Order: sequence, then structure tokens, then C-alpha cells
Amino acid sequence: MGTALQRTIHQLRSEDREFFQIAFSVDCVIFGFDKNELKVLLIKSDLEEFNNQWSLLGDLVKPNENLENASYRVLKERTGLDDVYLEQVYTFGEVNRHPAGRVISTAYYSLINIKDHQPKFCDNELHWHPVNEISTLAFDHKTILYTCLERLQSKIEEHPIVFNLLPEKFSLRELQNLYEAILGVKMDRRNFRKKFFLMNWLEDMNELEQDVPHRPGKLYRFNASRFSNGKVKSTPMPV
Amino acid sequence: MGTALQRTIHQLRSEDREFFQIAFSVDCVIFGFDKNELKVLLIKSDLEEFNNQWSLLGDLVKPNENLENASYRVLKERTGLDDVYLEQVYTFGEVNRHPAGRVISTAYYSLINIKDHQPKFCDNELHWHPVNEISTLAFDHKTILYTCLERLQSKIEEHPIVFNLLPEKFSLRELQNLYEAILGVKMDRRNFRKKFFLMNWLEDMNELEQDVPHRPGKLYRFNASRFSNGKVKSTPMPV
DNA sequence: GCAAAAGTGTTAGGGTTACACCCATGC
DNA sequence: GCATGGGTGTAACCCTAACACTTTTGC
Repeated sequence: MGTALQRTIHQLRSEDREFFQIAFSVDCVIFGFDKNELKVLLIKSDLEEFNNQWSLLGDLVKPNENLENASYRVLKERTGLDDVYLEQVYTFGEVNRHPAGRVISTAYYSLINIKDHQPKFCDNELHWHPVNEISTLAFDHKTILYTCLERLQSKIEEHPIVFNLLPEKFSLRELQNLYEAILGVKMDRRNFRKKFFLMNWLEDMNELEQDVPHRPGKLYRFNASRFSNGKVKSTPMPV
Repeated sequence: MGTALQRTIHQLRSEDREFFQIAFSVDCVIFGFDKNELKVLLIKSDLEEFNNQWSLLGDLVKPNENLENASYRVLKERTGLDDVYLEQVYTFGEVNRHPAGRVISTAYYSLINIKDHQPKFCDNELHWHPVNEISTLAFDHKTILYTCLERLQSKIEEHPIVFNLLPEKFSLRELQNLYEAILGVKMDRRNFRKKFFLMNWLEDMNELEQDVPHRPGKLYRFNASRFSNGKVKSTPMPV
């Protein structure tokens, strides 16, 4: 199956060990939202050490490629998407975190809209897993996943990034379901609506949901110009 | 001056370029507090490319050393201190950030108490610089410094870490001056006292300041047990 | 008409902010 | 006694959280 450098980092086998002094990789926690669940895109590991466990998508960083570009490349190769939201979270550098040798890895998370892009990779070894139902992952990927999830949770409290997980037009109910899925809490519907309208992040499309078995809700889209005009609340603690 | 691997990463010269495919380093933003100013510990760069500019303290990560240990080692070698507060912030991986070749670097910041430890390194090329008076630094170290400062600013809003910058016993005035120096804002004295006593992080030592030309203030120390018992306020946004 | 979710306002409580006077000490 | 900063309380405001009924649509 080619040389070590032709494999993705998580396919490297113990017999590749001689190639490494310190290798450097990126791992992408690719979040999606579907059926009211937060999901993460995983790939089957073919390392014997990890016996068919699932792992995050990652790859070695090339000598002439910066970290963010490496993450975009992984995303592009695996999902066909560019122009996605991407944020660096943390770098994992434990000596024995990879069985094939020393691999330091920087974790990024990205937010993509499953509905518009799922067909592009439904036929390979990738799979969307509900974040809540994941018990084990290969390597230290469970730690990486939860570190990224915590970052996402705190990020959405002040920044309008969840829109990257939704179709262009969405109802307030969908938006609230998404917040509830990410934060793992239930929220009050009236307060949620009030807060979002106060934030001034939404633009009313003057359209209604279609094909719902109940009163249809209004559709909105994220209005980036309103956000860049508006100020993000900052609380200059501690007093 | 020895081989490339014997030099610290920021002393590497262009003629060392051949050694690199990708090298990996840590950079430490070492914060201190003195004379009501937030300071950072810097070292003179001897790269000709950077013509005597100041730079952060850093070093290459060894193949059998994890990232945090590498940071502790830099701190120990340079300041004689271990057991300091240390937090990873961000990894900087631009292709051309180091003139000697490709160096990816993970930034950590640490908080140390200048007053108790300054004598240990007053005689070498290290110097404490007021953060507010820094105009340029070697490499991308100014970006690294400000990234770490922003992390510190948000961190102290919810976590009791500033005590690492103070002597064991301190007055509320000193504590407030420290918060003001880090956050770059003025705060109301009465509200500051009220909030801190509510937080329940402080233990009254029943001692007073000495040798001050005015009414002496009470001395306190941080009470870790109170903190671990107490809950940190969390605001489950966005609603 | 019935089920299901959309849409809508008010109130109480808690936290934050703004603000002024007396007190203790050194000189 | 005077200069300096320590120590203290209250009131207004804002934000958050809790809470129930009517409306619209599909079936």
C-alpha cells in the first residue's frame, strides 16, 4: 500500500516506525448536525493495534504546508468541501500517543452542513456518528473529540458560528435544537427567541417551512453584516 | 557553539537549515507582575536575521519528551523554577516563521512570582519587559505574546490563577492592581472587594501590610480548598 | 375537531454598576 | 494636622429565568 508518507497518518503501521523521529499531523473533528443530533465524521482505522476502531480524520503535515492548510486539505480530500469553518483547538504531544512512533498532532474542529453535502462521501469508509453514542475511539481521539466539543460549547456562547451546521434557511426550532444538542441542555423557547432577536443575527426570509405536519415556522438566515456591525457582548470580569 | 541540536531553537542560524525537515519547539510566554505592571521574560536573540531583537524563551522538543515536559524544562533551565502554572495556548505553524527552516511551535504561558525568584537570573541575558512597552519581537513572537495575553485575560475571569503571580500574602489593593494590569481596565474598589469576598477565594491572614506610608491593608492568601469546594460560575448561554 | 408545534409578554430575582464618606497610619 | 489610601453600604439598572395561553396547519 505504498510508503509511509503515502498513507494517511492513522494508517501508519508499526513497521513504519523507522521513518519517525517526530512526525507532525493534524486531526480534524468534523461536526455535523442531523436528526437533532450532533454528529462527528469518523473513519475506520486499519491499524491492527486498534482493531477496526473508529478514528478522526487526519494526515501528516507536509514540509511546505502550514497547519491550517493541512486541515483544509484533509477536509477537501475527504468531504470535497472547502470554505468551511475551521478552528484550531489544542496540540496533543504525548510521547506514546501513536503506536507507530512519535507523532505530535494539532486538533482542529470544523462545522459543516451535512444535508447539503452528505451524498459526496456516502460510499466509502467514512461514517457520521452521533457524538453522544461514542464509547471508544482509536489513539487518543476520544480525548481530542471531547476537547473540541468543549471548545465548541464555549465558542457558540459568544460567536455566531452554529450557522455553519445548518442549511442556509432554517427555522428557530431547528436553531434551538442545534444549541440544545451541542450544549446538552434544554432551553426555554420564549427566552431563546427573545435572545436571538436581540442579538440581531437573523434575517427574516418571509418564507415558511414546507411539509411539516403542524403549523409551519418562519424561516431565517444568518445575516453576517448584522453581526459585523453589531458588537459581541464582552463581560470584563472579574468585577 | 556546538551543533544545531545543542542550541536552543531561537539561536539556530541559517547555516543549520540542512538539519530541518520539520522541527518542533515550544515557546513560553512567562508572565510576571512587578511595580504594578504585567511583565514578560525575554531573551536576546543572537540570530543575525533578528539583529539583537528580543524573543520568547523556547526550545526544541526532544523525541522522547512530551510538550508540557518540554515547557517545564525550558522554565526550569531558565528560571530555576518548577511547580509553576503552565497552560498551552496555540500552535503556530506558518511555513516561514523561522528563518532557519520549518519550525512548528506550540505556545504556553506561565505565571511566576517575580519577587521571590528574580535573583536567580538577574545576571544573564534574560530581562523582564513590561508587556505594554513592547514594540517588536523576533520571529512571530509578538503574535504569540498577544495570543497568550488574550488567553490569560479570558482565563482569569473565571479561574483563580492570578495568585501564581503574587507572593503568598498580598493585599486586596495588590490583587486589584494585578487584575487591572492584565485586563487593561480600571475597576471600582468597592465592587472589587465585594466580588472577591463573594467568590470565597481568599483567606484572611489577620496580618497587616508593613512599611506603607498610609493606613496598612489586611493581608490575604489564596485558599485553594475553598476554590475546589466552591463552584465556578458557568453561564450556559445563549439563552 | 384534534394533535402538534408556532408564536407571544410579564414578572420576580439576582447580579452588576455607580457612587461618597469616615478611618487608620506615617510623616 | 495633613496626605494617603483602607474600609464600608445602598440604590438603580439590566439581564436572566420562569411561566401559559392562543394560533395555525395537517390529518
